[in-house]
Amino acid sequence: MWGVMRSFAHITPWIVNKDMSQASVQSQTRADEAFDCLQTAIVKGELAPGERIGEVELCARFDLTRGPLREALGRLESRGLLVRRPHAGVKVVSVSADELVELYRIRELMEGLAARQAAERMTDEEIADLQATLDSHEAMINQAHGQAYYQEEGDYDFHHRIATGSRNAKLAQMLLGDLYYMVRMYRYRLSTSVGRPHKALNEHRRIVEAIAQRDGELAEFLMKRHISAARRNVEKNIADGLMSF
Amino acid sequence: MWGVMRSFAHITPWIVNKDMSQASVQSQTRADEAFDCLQTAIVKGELAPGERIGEVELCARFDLTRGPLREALGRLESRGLLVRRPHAGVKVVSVSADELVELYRIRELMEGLAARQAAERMTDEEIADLQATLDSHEAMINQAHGQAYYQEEGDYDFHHRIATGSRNAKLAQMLLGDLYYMVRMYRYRLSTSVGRPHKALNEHRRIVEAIAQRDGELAEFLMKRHISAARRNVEKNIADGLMSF
DNA sequence: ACACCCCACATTGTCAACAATCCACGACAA
DNA sequence: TTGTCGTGGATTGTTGACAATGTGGGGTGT
Repeated sequence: MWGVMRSFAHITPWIVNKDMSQASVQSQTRADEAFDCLQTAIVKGELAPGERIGEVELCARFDLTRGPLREALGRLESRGLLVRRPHAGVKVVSVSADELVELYRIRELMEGLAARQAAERMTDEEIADLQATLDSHEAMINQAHGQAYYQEEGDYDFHHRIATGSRNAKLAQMLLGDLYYMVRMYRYRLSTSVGRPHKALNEHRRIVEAIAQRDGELAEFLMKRHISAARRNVEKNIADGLMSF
Repeated sequence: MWGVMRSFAHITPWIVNKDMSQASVQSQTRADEAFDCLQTAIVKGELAPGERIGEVELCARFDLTRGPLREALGRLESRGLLVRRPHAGVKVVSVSADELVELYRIRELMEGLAARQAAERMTDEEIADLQATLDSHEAMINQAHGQAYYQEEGDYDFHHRIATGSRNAKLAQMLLGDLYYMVRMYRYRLSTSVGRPHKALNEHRRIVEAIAQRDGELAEFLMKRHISAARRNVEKNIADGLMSF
């Protein structure tokens, strides 16, 4: 009892569970539901960054009352996805290009640590699962249709497993609860142009190899280089004006 | 307008402002007030970790109603200081010894990055301020009375300035909003025994020297070593059974 | 004596009305 | 025309009552 599983229940909506046929897993409380709805709406860009939104409008949109909604707004503000000013409303946070790059710098360090600890602590079964997952990712990429979307999903699935595999609760919480949503929010904008799927998959494979060999240092190095490459890719996209800020 | 200052207003209660004569700065809203009260209560150990506490009890204690209180609880849960289970109540998070050490591992990386970026981005004025602050810290330490308490305050002041000086919003948010409160919560238990004040002050001085010389790499290295030493100190205290878990 | 089940109670989640605050619009003066 | 001030309206913050759910204690059967 009193486990921390619930803390992670609402930060893993992108994992393909056995039964996701229902419109999202029935959150145990309405505030959780509101939290999930708002978070996904923000991440998917349905709520544009910088846009001011009223509480009643959100209530009508997601069919809830203001009580649970306010609780969800509080959580999202605390998590940095919203900016709130007393008596003035709430607006979606708008991250500048520089701040987005800084996000990748933080990820570089934290995911490097996660990879190192995952190499030391993941079970053999988890590693086998991870390798199998990469196989299915490859199959998805090789299918032409929906390539970009599934590549994204696979990418997040991979990083998610590494984070949880680190057995470092706070690290996983920060990565899965804060950073990934931020990054994801801005990746949705260039989902088609981002693609370097095969290259990324290769890097994933080499990281998993290092983990399978329990070589923490190598896993950390490869992961840091992987994120670093992603960061440079983003910087290039910004320089080319592919992203609007 | 719409700045992020409010986001940081409630995570800097330990900074000695000009006018703190009033019982804490009048938060703009009751939910913020509840958030501050609960956070400081948790950090100071007035609410014991693992203890289950009822909402009504908290309402009576801090003289609020359940609405704002629930919003504050939501924020604290999202920040990892509370564990909440639907219809079952809320209890203060209890961090194991291992998790506390992991916290220091994360700090090591993030504060290292903060120090490097601070060396690149702090203004000359901020650096001069920081040096002056260290002088006053030294004066405090040399006074026998209240040594441990003021050393703690000075330590947090130092790290706070480095974090904000990095000009990395997310990094500062994570350090000031998440990690420091966790660490602080567990340091309150061994406030008298932790002391390695002069050694720590020396390390602070050398870090600031590196920052003043705009040597980011050196600042990062020294900061990582500083946190690493603190971590080893904590590990020793845990091994000696000075901390109760 | 021990384990299991059921129910009343206490506690939490939710709702709708009330009060406090900000902001945009318009009037007025320079 | 432009800048400032004041007010109406809309929006947010807060409150107390109502509904839903988990928990602990008493009872019963083995």
